[in-house]
Amino acid sequence: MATKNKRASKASRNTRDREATKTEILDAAVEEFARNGLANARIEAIAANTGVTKAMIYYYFNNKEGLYEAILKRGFNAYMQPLQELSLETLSPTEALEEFVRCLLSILVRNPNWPLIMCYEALQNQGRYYKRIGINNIDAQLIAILERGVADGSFRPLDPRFTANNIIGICVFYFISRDGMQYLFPGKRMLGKQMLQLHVEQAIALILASV
Amino acid sequence: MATKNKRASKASRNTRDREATKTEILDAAVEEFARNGLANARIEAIAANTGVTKAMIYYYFNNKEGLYEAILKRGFNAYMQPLQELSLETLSPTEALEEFVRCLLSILVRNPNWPLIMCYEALQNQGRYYKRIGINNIDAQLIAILERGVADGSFRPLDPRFTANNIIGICVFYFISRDGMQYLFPGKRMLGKQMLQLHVEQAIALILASV
DNA sequence: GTCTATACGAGGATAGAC
DNA sequence: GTCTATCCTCGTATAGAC
Repeated sequence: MATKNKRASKASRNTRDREATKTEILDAAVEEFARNGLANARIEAIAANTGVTKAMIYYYFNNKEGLYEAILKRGFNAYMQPLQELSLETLSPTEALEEFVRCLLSILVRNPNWPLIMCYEALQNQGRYYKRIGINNIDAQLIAILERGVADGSFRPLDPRFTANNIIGICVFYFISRDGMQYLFPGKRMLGKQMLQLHVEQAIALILASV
Repeated sequence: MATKNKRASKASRNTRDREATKTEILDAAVEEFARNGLANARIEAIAANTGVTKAMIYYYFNNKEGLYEAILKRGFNAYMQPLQELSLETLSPTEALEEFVRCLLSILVRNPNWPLIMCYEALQNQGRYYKRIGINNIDAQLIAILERGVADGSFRPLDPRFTANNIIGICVFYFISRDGMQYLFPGKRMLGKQMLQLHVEQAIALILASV
């Protein structure tokens, strides 16, 4: 069965170009790094989930670290761009906060592996690889909204930096704890459309009430 | 220097008993498992941080998994007991919530490695070892408080299970993201008394406002 | 009980044929 | 560019002396 998939994948891949092969590797790598983190991810496992051999992965990405940096870079560019394209200055702090959180959550819902990779990155690598890419901007955006809201009195006198971190934690923690939460929702798929929709609603309601 | 510490530790250990040696190993193991998780923790690193040899660790705990289960068990018993000893039934939902969260946070502040171990456990092992111990009770306690508050109208019509998870996420996420947050607080020690005190205040204020 | 030395497997990385 | 075979390092676990 695994062999069959491998062959099928390989056959179709041969008709495609170099970039398609790299994309195929990156997609499988995201899964593997999300499950195991940089230190424990297995190149062989990634190869097994594509039609590509282990040697090919080294050919394209040099080493495990190179592959890891490639998925971080692609993830950051593709996934986080929507946040930076928001124009929040014209909105009230409350509206801006809702808009920002809604956008962040919709990114996470479409890329549920991203929080796991970010979490592993924080724990195993202390955000080493992260900083080379510049994820910091995201906190800065949220902090700015909170500062504006405190200044004009629409939010309570909260600390913007701690609160920004808490808000991101709320959005992200559902994905990290999904396996542990499973026993609270027997028979439900935690990454199914219904549960994700509930998480988004509940998180936004909690965040807007909290400020 | 490392050798000196090792010798000093060893010398003093020899005067103590078997249980003291096991405790010394467990303390070092907590550090190592918090940094690296079960899969990536190194028995040799644990040995290096005690006066105990690698072989001794195997002698006392059989294998890496045995050592891991021992720290989970000890951590759960010693650290989580205060939560179960709370008598919250006589308090109003709001008071009970504050009491519960304050107790949880004071446990985390005294054991800042615990959230990291819990997080690794969720990511790497999908909470496999967890469940053998019975950590589930903690969520159940919090969910009960939230249900009571919704029923008597002191809380908004929130979903108790999602909200319980979000609340725990707020308490825990600070510890997970501490290295990433460092750049927001240059010169501060994220696990210092001052910063931890701020986290506790900010988290409680946010949680109480949010329900 | 405690140490040293080592067997053994896993996995990252490369050499070299095609 | 792609594959197979292999090298080498590292880390778990144990054997066996004391």
